[in-house]
Amino acid sequence: MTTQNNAPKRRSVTITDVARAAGVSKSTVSLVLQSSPLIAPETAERVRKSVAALGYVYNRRAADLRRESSNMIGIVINDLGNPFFAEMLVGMERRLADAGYISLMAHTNERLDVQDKVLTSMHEYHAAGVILCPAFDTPQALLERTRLSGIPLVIVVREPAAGNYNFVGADNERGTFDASRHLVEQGHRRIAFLGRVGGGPVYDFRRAGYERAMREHNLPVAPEWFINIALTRDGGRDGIRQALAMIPQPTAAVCYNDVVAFGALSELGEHGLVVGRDFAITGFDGVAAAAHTNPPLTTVDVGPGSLGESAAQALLDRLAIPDAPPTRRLIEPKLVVRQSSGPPK
Amino acid sequence: MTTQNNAPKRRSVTITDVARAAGVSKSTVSLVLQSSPLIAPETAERVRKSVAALGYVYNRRAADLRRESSNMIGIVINDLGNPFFAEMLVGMERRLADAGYISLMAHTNERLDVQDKVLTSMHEYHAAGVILCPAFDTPQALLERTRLSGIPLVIVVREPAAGNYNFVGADNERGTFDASRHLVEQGHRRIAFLGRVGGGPVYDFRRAGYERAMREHNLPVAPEWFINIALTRDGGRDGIRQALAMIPQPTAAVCYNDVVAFGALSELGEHGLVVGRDFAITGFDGVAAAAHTNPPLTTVDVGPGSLGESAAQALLDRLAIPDAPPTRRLIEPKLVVRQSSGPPK
DNA sequence: TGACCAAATTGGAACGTTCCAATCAGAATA
DNA sequence: TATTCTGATTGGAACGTTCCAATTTGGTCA
Repeated sequence: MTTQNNAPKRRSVTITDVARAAGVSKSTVSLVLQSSPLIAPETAERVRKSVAALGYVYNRRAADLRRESSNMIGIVINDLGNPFFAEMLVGMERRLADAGYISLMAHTNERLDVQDKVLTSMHEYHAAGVILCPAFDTPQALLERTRLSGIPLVIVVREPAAGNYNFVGADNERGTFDASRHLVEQGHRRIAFLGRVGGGPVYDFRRAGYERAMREHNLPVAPEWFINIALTRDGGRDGIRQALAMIPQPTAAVCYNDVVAFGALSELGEHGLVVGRDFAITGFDGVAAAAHTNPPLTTVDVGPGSLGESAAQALLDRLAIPDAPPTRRLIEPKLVVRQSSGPPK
Repeated sequence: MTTQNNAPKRRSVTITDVARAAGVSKSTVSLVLQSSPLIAPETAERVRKSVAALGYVYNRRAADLRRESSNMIGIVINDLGNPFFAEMLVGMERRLADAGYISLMAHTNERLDVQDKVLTSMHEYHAAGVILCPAFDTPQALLERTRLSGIPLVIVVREPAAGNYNFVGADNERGTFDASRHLVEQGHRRIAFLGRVGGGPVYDFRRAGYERAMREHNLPVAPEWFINIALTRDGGRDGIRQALAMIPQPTAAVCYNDVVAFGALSELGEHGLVVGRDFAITGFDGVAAAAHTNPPLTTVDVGPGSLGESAAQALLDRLAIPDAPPTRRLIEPKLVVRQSSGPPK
């Protein structure tokens, strides 16, 4: 009895309706929609008029089903709470959108079961390709499965242990090497390293860079300087508390990433220490916020946005030439020195 | 002559292949896949074995085409560079994923042409619903078009001028009122307001809250205290520079959002001022980073993540009951006092 | 034995496109 | 006039599902 359901069971307007309205066949309409040169201009014009008049909207699902294609790209991100990944995502999306693709985005929050589910889902939707930033401890088998499924896969940031995948990441060893050397050159001798021990290859590389810098300057490294923390702002605070409790105190810390460094800056401030004067800090990633902390953060800039764009580009290249050999691209990071890394007192 | 193309033109495994392998009809397989109770357990088991053996993957495109449905939700975000929106996105994605939906995400970067394109795209893909955070100056006509297209639409954060949409946002007036009153109660008398003049209804509400707080305490407001800036970290720096140049100087600033406040904190630090002692700052949004700045930021917390979840929930509700009347939900923000808002010297 | 029933299974039309092969109209050629 | 050609258009079979209606099977009951 209510008025709201009087609407005629609205089946959506199809290509056939347009065809009828324009007095042509559906094949013709299809060709017009693809702006085929085969169709006479006047006919095309007439069809376009009908399209507008009827409010026709293209049904990409049906089209994609028929031709074996799609223009959706799956993007799987492990930690969007970290601005590094958010900025990277923006870069990816931008590049893909420019190329006419649309992004199916999923966030795993480092959970393997979620990651599994979303990859399946993207597979079910026949995504044209997938960019995956693997969650911690992603089993090789999963990558293998995705790779073998025939859908082009680019892995970013965290390089899988073995196997030949398209990979885009940063030169982590080099990055922390530069940062650590910079601190040493500033005069620091006792430098802590704040990271998540056992955080996979990325951790290993970043730690190795730090170790190499110390070694090359003949500086001893105390085992306690490797402080094991969560890779969050709170982790950074925690790490600083541990560092300040040591005797003798380190005078500087290389942080695993910018987010950790942010926590460190904040904690140091609460201890009444002026960062850059009383204690030195370096970050890693080069997120936008690093330039605007108090004080601004010295960091290893890998260009999160352009790294995302590179990953997207790698996938696009792969789509263009499906059986090209897998590529591996390592971004050269560059150290951006700001005020957080002054010499020791 | 190369070896790589010897692979037999791999048509993907379909429900029919599974049916043949299991010795049943494709209808049966379809029913098994939907775990229909109609099928005898032994049969179902046999079918499932074949599914596994052949490595069949469900083709959701085909399924969605047949039944008039989909489980993709479009999410359109205007500014992912701002952690507020990133955190909100995470909340949305989480809620939607829990409900079995997958997110088609797009980033407009405040560009109307992009927004137009992505909405069309989502329409073409027959997204089950759309959550839209409109770019600045989004024309009413666009919203109307989307709404009339029959696909459920929830608008977040920026409330459209008129019309009845499902909307989820925050009580902006109340938020800045609380923040401003807090500063006044701390003893501040000259308080600047840093925002983007003409930034639409959100700006108007936040400014109004500030003005009401001042009025209720019988404090005069100098027109120059409304400082017009970009809504970025750099904008925040810029605003502080302008404030510090004024005579007499304001002793505090209410910032339009957290990102602006971050820039402000940084700039004040570079001027050698200790925030919370020499100058007071409040933010708006309650992003995670606000708790870890130096010093930690007093801010109006709207809970970006849970706001995203609310928006997703509103859409899910709408999907459940398509012709429910449009709802409007205003989150009550709460002021989180930290160290950035101490009394004047 | 025949009729009836419930449970399990199945054939085939539909969903809205694309694209191949076929047709058609009219001009140009023989 | 009959033939060929070219450019424009079209019919209809696919794509891989779902789901309705119909069929089969085997048991129960009168």
